[in-house]
Amino acid sequence: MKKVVLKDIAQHVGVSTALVSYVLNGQAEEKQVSKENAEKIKLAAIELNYQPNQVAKSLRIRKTHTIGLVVADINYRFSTGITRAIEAEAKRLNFTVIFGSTNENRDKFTELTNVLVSRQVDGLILVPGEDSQEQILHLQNSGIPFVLIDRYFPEIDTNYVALDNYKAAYDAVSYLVAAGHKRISFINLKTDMFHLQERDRGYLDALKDHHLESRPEWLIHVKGDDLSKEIEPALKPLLNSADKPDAIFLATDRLTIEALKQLNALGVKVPGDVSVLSFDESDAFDLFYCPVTHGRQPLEEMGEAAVKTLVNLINNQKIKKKLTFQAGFVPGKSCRET
Amino acid sequence: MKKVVLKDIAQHVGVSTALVSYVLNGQAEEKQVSKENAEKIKLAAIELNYQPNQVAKSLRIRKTHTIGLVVADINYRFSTGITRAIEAEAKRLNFTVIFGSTNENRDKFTELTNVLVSRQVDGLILVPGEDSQEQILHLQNSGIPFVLIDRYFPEIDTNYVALDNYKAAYDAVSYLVAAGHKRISFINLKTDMFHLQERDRGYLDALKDHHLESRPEWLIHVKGDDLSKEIEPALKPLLNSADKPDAIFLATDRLTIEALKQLNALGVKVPGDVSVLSFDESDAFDLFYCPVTHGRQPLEEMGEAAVKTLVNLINNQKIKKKLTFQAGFVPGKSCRET
DNA sequence: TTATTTGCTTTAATCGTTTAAAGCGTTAGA
DNA sequence: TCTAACGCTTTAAACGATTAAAGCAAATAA
Repeated sequence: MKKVVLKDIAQHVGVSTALVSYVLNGQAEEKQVSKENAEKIKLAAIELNYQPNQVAKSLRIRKTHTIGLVVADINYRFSTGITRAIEAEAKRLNFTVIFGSTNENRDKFTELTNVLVSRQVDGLILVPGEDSQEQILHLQNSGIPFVLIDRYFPEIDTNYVALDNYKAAYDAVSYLVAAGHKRISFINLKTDMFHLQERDRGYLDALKDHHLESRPEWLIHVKGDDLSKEIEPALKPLLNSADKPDAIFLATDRLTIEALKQLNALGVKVPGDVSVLSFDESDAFDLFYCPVTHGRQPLEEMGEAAVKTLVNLINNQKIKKKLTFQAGFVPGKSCRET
Repeated sequence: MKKVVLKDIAQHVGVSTALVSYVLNGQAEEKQVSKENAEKIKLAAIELNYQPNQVAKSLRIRKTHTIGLVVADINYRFSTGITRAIEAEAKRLNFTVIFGSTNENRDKFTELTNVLVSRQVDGLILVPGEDSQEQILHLQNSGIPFVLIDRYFPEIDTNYVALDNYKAAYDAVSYLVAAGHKRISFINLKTDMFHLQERDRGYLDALKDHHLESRPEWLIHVKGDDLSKEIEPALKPLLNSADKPDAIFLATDRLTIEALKQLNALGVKVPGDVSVLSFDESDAFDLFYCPVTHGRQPLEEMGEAAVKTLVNLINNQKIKKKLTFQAGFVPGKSCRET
């Protein structure tokens, strides 16, 4: 009933705790423990079902073998995907993950990172939200290893793993252009965050390079606090105008889902009346009457890279890595074909 | 750069660590610390940005304020939903959650629970898989508080939080009957797990009570290892038979999604050719050409109840709770109306 | 014989907290 | 004057592991 500790094994066998520790940590050879004792100790550990107290161990060796993960919102597909990938890679490297979600709230971000630090995580993987630069600088100052993922601040010199958002948006628009579209709208979130601004930039540059008209009313920004309410007022005027766009490009999976619902409600046919292209993917796209063409972030690779980078940092302190990944492309049937 | 510890504050102020500990733990009054010192200590803690080492604290007080959560598969909608709910309630009660996914694998279940125990979690919330009775008994024996969620073993006397699966299935079938359906098929997973067998039982009892025909070939069990491959051979013969069912009831959200894809591929119209009713919900249902009628598990309430029960157990040791929740019902358009 | 090495084991400090128990100067009561 | 109480503070032993360093026989070398 009571927990078995090192001392119990030592007493059971009749040796000191040091010997037990050596044997159970695989240092039997190195520390020249007699075969006889080593054997007895191993047997006793099994017999008593000894589970080492990691808390005590962590305190002593000053390593918890734990990674703190802070995501922006566990509801995002990105978050679950990246969490899975990070968990998997962490397990491979023998790390445990503690995670939390900030719901895009700056104070929660600060609080969560502080909690994780006080729990002595060996390092952090962070999806920082708007206005979290200060806390990032503070972490940097404190010397704890961390890597940003998905989002970063170009003005702060940190390790990060991110997508080439500019190119992904640029390529997506180019795809629509190649399919013959001339009036392309882009719906994005209204935000200061660099990674989403890069999508704007990619969209605009692609239009320019292809010598297409770029109208301010075609580049739409919604706040995103309550998408299901915000998408209608954004979409309706767009579709009611005389020369309405012939393609809509959406910056996130959630934007796309809400837009599709709205298009359904308005009786607009995809891709007959308008082509739809999504930046991110969603499980729901498959059940839409025409599978939605979309970009895909290499979540597995990004998660793996983040963990590997972090573990290197933890062991090393030295390296500096800024990794950029390219988005994939999943053709569906939601875009008019040439 | 180096971490600030209690001793640093003590030295900075010129008192012993005991005083610092008392003050920072809000025992200043109780331990009659002079106001002057209390003030100085608080200030120093802020000035030096002291973050207590939870690992050391945990070791000393023998409490980590951490809950271990083991889910069956983080890909399930149930898992993400319940994880969110548990996280939220845990945070409210000042607990941290460490979680892991077993991918329905018994050995991983054993390993994960052992890892969590050795990390000294104060208690466990578990979604046990098939054949995990032995480990459950073992945990029970070891005295660590735990509560099962979603699934449980009627033959083992444990705390649990679960859905009334029998009634939910019974009611769903009754709904179809009320809509005039006479040939109702049920597709479930092939499993020994009690909660899914209860759904079978609910289906069969409802048919009997409504004096409807119950054919063995209408109660289908698929293994579920690779649904996208298994659903076609299950569905095709069903739909090709002369007197095919007029309604299909599916036991999980993933079964429903695969079935819908398959129905699309076969050109079967919902609800024109066949009604579709899902036990669980999915975000994807909204994008299907007709929103899918489905049951809904009260994940928030269940998660909250699980955490509350567990925390009571942790503080108390005594209570025994078997909580059963009723499923909700979300009408869509995928069932023929009367 | 004495010194050194070998082979194995124990001792005890340490990680950063918490917390009984003891310490100690001052004041109050007998 | 002596004792007791009060108000405040420090001491030091835990929690359960790790790990230098020291200890100690027996074997070997000088």
